[in-house]
Amino acid sequence: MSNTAQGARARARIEVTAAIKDEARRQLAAEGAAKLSLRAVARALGMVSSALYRYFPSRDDLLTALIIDAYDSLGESAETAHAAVADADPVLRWVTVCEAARGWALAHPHEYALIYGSPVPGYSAPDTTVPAASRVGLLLIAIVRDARLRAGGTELPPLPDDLRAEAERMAADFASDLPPETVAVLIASWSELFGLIGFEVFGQFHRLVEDREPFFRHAATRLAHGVGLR
Amino acid sequence: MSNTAQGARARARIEVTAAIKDEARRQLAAEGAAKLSLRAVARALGMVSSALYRYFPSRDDLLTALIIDAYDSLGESAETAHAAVADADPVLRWVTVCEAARGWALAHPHEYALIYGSPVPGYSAPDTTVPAASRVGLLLIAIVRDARLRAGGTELPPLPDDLRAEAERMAADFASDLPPETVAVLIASWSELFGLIGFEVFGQFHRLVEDREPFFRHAATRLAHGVGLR
DNA sequence: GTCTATAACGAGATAGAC
DNA sequence: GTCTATCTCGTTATAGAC
Repeated sequence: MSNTAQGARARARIEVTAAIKDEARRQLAAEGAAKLSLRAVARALGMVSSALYRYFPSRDDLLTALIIDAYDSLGESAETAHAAVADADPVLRWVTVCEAARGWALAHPHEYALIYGSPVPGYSAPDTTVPAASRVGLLLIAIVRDARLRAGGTELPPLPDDLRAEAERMAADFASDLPPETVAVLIASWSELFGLIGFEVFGQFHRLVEDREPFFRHAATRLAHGVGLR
Repeated sequence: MSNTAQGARARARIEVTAAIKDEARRQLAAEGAAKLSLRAVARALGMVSSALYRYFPSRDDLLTALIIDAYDSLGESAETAHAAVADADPVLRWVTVCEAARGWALAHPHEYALIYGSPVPGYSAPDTTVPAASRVGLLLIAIVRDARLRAGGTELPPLPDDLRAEAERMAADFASDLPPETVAVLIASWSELFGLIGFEVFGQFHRLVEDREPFFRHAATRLAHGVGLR
């Protein structure tokens, strides 16, 4: 086998894999993740369903690939936006990442629903999704760490007794150079950020919040202050 | 027709309606809202699908009934929990409502997914869901209003210019006796609360936060402080 | 080795005739 | 209201093309 022949095969495989995922994403938008069907994807591509198994060993593996792609797409949006303001003050960096996440979610509501919405019945995400899923969180951690190194930031109030041990464990696991007070608030703020985004994407702000961009920026800024950024 | 006969018929109708909703909730848990099917519900109840249309004119109407029930169940949990601490300090009242919402969501994850998770493809909730959906939010507003009347609480920092008009509109619409600064933060905190709850219910805290009750209480307390409660 | 197609399984949904 | 014929689905075994 020559290198070019192998290259052609590999390229074809990548193309077909991408076409399958594109069509699957189309169906995700139309019917939801629960109704994603290998057969329908194959039909739309003019393939036979059994041929898909060369690319994805099962329907769940296709779902997993879509989930990882979505997390990576979100993560890349956030990282790219952050890179453009990497030298700015930490509050701006934090808010920029939050706004990038919001912008991605509004632009890709169905993929957002796939990763942060209701679990798909009968599907359980494998551990291989963890690195992609962690990207936004790691970015937020890095911003807070940076701000502390540059001696900016404020000290957070002490933790309640019943949270201290757990917060120390979380700090040891994810950011051993940050105080447990900060890590506990960081994780809470991370989930609160996706509360704000989810409510907007899923329509809970309908007729409630109209001018959403300044509303979100204000909330994201408050989250930044909450983790000690100034 | 005698009154007793009419009463019996009305009672039977209520019973069958409840049985349909119970079975539909069972299917919600097993297959998700997207796959909820009137036929399957009818089959499980030993009825014929056409008979269901006497109780719910369409699948969407059954879904709407389940959504309103879920919001009401959550709202009642929160209101009951709050009533037990109605005379306590506002922070405890706020945290109690938050913990009641979390407890309800953990006890009814599929109904939680129905109201705060991914939208059901092809379904749009009618305005009749609004009163039930508002109950928790109205409770949180009432706690903040009460605290301000009793002269407790702190003043919030002024709003950014680009949010002032929208915040004044929101205040006029939902809580004209509260300052716009407070209303904007209240709505954000309400959505952040369901970010915390959703991440736990939907598994995003898996292997990340282990001892979740003190973690949640701490986060809810911080939200209370954020809206000015002390 | 790599891929696609045919055919089939068992399970479940569905539409229409009766 | 019931029954049946015909669809869907995920998945696998197998055979053959490149």
